[in-house]
Amino acid sequence: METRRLPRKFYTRPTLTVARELLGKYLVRPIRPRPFSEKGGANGAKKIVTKKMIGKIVETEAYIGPKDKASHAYQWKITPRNKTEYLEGGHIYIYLCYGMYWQLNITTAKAGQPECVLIRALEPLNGQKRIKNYELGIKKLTNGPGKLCRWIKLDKSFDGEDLTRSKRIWLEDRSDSLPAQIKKGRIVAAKRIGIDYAGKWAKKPWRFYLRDNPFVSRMAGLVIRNRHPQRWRVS
DNA sequence: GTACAGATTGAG
DNA sequence: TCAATCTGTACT
Repeated sequence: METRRLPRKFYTRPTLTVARELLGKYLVRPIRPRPFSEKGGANGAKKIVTKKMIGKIVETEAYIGPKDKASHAYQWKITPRNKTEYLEGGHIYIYLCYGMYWQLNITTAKAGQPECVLIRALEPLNGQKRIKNYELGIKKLTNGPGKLCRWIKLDKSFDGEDLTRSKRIWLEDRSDSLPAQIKKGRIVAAKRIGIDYAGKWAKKPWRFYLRDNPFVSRMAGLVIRNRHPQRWRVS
């Protein structure tokens, strides 16, 4: 199977395009569980086991500052918290919400343009064969923006991380597993979640998810058919 | 220093 | 539907 890390040019396009095309891409996160000890042999040497967490992105939301009132960068607002949102496309902007949940965002467009895509849900691949009640058990760990960050162990230390170069997190295409939903050219566009304070911007259909995917956080929206499915192919 | 909102979640 | 939870942010 071939894999390809998404290049810079994938991210530096219009945010709505990136938000739609991120559906079906794979988020890869090698994790080294805290110095994990295993009996390594007669001398008792310790062995470090690296685990690779992988999830297919199935739900996203676009935030297009500075015009978007729901964006942290509305009207060019810039603070210590959201400054990484201004980085060139392909970087991570991560922040803490409600005092306890990290929110993973991927910057888009060119440097200085505060636009990003919130990753809201993943279809986890790791552990697929080991967990019997796979869908019900794993679904609950990644079907929300706060939960998926907990699952792949992200925190403030990832703020500003470059997805095109990082060794601890990146996005990739896979040649052997094109998402059927995308091949069929079907995604759903819906209102974004939790931003009712944003007036007319709250009504924009800037949330995207794979139709009928069981890992999506909340299903509701308008099904849109892609007239140019070839543009949304994963590889 | 103090007040307060919030791109959520999980229980009911 | 509703409230727990707590950091960052803005303001005094």
